[in-house]
Amino acid sequence: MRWCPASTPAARARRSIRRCGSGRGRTGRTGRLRRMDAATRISDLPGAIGRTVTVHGWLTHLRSSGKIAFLQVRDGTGFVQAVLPANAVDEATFAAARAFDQESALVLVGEVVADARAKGGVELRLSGVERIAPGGAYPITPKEHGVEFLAERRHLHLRHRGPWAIMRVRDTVIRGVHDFFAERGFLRFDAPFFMPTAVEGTTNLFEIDLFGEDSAYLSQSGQLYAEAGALAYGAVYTFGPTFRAEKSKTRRHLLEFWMIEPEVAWLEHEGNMALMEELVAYLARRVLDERRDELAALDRDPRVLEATAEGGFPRLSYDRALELVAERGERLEWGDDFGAPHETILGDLHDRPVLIDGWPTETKAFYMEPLDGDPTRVKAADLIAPEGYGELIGGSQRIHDLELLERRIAEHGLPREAFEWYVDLRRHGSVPHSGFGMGLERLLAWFTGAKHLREVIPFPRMLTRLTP
RNA sequence: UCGGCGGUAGCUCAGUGGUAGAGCGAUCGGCUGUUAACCGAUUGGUCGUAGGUUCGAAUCCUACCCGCCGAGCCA
Repeated sequence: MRWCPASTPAARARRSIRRCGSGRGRTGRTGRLRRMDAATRISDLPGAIGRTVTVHGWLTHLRSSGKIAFLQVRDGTGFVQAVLPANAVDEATFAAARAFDQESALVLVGEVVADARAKGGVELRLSGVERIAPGGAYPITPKEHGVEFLAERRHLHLRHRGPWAIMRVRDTVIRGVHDFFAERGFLRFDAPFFMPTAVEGTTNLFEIDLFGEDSAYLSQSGQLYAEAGALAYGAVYTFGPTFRAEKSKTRRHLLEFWMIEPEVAWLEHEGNMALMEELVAYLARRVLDERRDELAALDRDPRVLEATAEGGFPRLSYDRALELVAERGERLEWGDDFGAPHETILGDLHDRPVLIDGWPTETKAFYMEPLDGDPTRVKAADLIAPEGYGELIGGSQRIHDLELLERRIAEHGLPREAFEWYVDLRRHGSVPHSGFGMGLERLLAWFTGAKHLREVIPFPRMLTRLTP
């Protein structure tokens, strides 16, 4: 059931461009629309060689001489070069085409031809071209631009090759996550975004005013709710936005990002680490299978992903990691957490992500299960990416013992009332369970080789940028 | 919050006390296979803001604003 705009002139114009509803007779009344219905996607052109097709797209670049013009065209599915010899159309059409500006919206008709001189090996020999809308002094020219300039025009920059490739990898990773968990019988389980308090007391939260009566906070994790879900449905995962009110200004941080949090009942630490590895390897494989061209467009060497897709992630104990960091001149005390430079050192030891476990209890969150016979350590594991992209995943087995959990909440000085329902889970059929949180943008930045997390989300939210 | 770097034409930058520059873009013209095409011409400025030093400031000084990178925190 789709909403159909009222019959205003603007609505009619919209309807002539976009199909609306299912009434073909109603919407198919203009010649233009019939042509649009028959459009071929640029991504399908290699299979259409020899045929005359219609392409709907936008002009990214134009080169012309007096007798021939080359139109670089994108349609969202790909890029293609359209060739317009002067003698293929009438004089007025050729003159008009030579004057098309960047981002002109075009309907192009031509024969699909294999030609080694064109990028991609296929080009469109035009027999007709019509401009639907002008590009209008488009600001992003095919030259260098600064970070700030492009950020202000993010709504336009998304059209360009780099963001195009990244967003397609992002789509594949998101679909891959859902497929991965669906294939394994996980239930997609949505956690709330408004929270009464912090999941972990440490990080800063965005406060929401509830009509002056009360405060809520934007979620920094769905984990506690996922635990309820795991004990209800066995295996669940959340996939939603996450908010961190941290004044971080680095390439590894956003105020708002997307997190995937699986949680599984009866799953213990070892199995949890295996699940992390399986997920990341699966996603790397999926991107290699579906987005080779996009990786190439990003100049991303696929070998990084190929190693990762094999699985077999190296494992390091916290103690061993401390030694390795010290060997490289970064001495830390036992009980210190690793900072960004240390994570970079550890991540670069191998050609694929590294798992670190055996963490000191005091470095980790209150809900983590202690190691058997060693209360100074917890059953937690972090997955660190190579190339300085930092922590991709943090996870642990959760405390299932009622008394221990109550004690930890008290030790951490947390408000007991807010956690009452969470504690209550331990009163009714409590079993060992584990889970982790994976940062979508961290993973994507690493997969695509992005310089900054802001490149891998459509509209990044940062300390210094809320628009567009 | 702290530390480093930066703000000059639409864009990317050069210019460190003496007439404000280049490349690209845009506009006009030329060119039948271009790949960020090429050739010629034209167009282009509150040098972040305010104050100060100086005969003279984009340049030196002070304050402020904005951004980038990093630290802490974390995904």
